[in-house]
Amino acid sequence: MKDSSRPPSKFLAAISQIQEMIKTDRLQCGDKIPSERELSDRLSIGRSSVREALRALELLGLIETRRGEGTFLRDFTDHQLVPLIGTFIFDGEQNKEDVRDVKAILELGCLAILSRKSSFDFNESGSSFQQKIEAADNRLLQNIWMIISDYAGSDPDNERLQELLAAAKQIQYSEGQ
Amino acid sequence: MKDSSRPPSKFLAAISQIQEMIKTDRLQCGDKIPSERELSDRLSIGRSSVREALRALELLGLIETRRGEGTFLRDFTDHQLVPLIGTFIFDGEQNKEDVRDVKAILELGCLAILSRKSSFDFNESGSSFQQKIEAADNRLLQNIWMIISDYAGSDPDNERLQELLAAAKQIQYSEGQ
DNA sequence: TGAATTATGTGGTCTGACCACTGGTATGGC
DNA sequence: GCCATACCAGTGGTCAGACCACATAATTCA
Repeated sequence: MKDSSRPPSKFLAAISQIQEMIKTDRLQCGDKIPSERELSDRLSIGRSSVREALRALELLGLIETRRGEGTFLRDFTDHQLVPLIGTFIFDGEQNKEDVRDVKAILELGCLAILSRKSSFDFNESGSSFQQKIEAADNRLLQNIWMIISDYAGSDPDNERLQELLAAAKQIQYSEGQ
Repeated sequence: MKDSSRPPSKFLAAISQIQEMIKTDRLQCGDKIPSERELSDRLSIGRSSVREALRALELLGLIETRRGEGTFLRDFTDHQLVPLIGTFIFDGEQNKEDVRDVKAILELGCLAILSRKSSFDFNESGSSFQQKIEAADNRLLQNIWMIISDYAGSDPDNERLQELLAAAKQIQYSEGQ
């Protein structure tokens, strides 16, 4: 008879409690979070487990640690996890193709959003997609696009985007079926 | 005079060395990686640091640990990091809007890809987007979409998608500028 | 006053010690 | 020979304590 409800690992518990604490205390980006030793006390969890949690969050780019100073909340914009996940996931075979497609998809979506926003003049807003993405004013989109871009390499003439745009215009789709 | 070339933290060193080891030994998904104590020995790094690295990788869903058995490489398909990043990033205010938009963007892109693939009949391939995404045959797209979907909630009539699709058809864009 | 020193707090790391769990091995009865 | 039991070694999970390296604030002293 195995007790299926084994308590979650302290490591995971620490993570969620830290999140909780951040919410409760309304901590903002740049704010300092309690020291490892204090967290260890307040959560009644060994410092090692607290550290495991913090290191994981750090790798995700959610926090930043500065020796001698403390641990701080961080803006997600600095996407830490990319090079890591990249080597594990993106690398290899024809995944590059997938990455390029997804990048084009995001860019197509970006254009669509801008087009929806009002009569947006594509030829005025600067040529770089970086600027277009920012103009779309969607942080999540921006983050994902930046991450993907790091791995997609360049697509000089936005060939793939043009291709997708053309394809999109052909779509006959109504959810009414 | 600060020594700018301070050695990277053992924690990060451990991660990259573990990655290295995985490549060198050509380990596949499901394979067992050396025990924490053995890693500690082979890398000449304390077990605590090794654990910090492993826990971080675990949180990313790259490895899986089973007490009493060992640590195993894992398929990325199980997207672990979602609930985590979610509460940190997605949550809150009007971000929900952003999430919904990105979801629609991915779906629009999915349709475009299917449309490009050949004359794809949208009304035949099953009604769920899950199936459409799979048909698009792009793992990365699939992963991101699943992640996003967890947070986007449902959009019964694909209202937003329709909206974006309409907007996309209005786009006048040529990279020639 | 102002520079040097000290004290304190923080993250970074290692070690050793347990515990809980798994899987194989040995033991012993049948 | 077979099977159930007990045992043991290996592994992850956790903790506590001890240092070190570093940054900052407080203190001291010229």
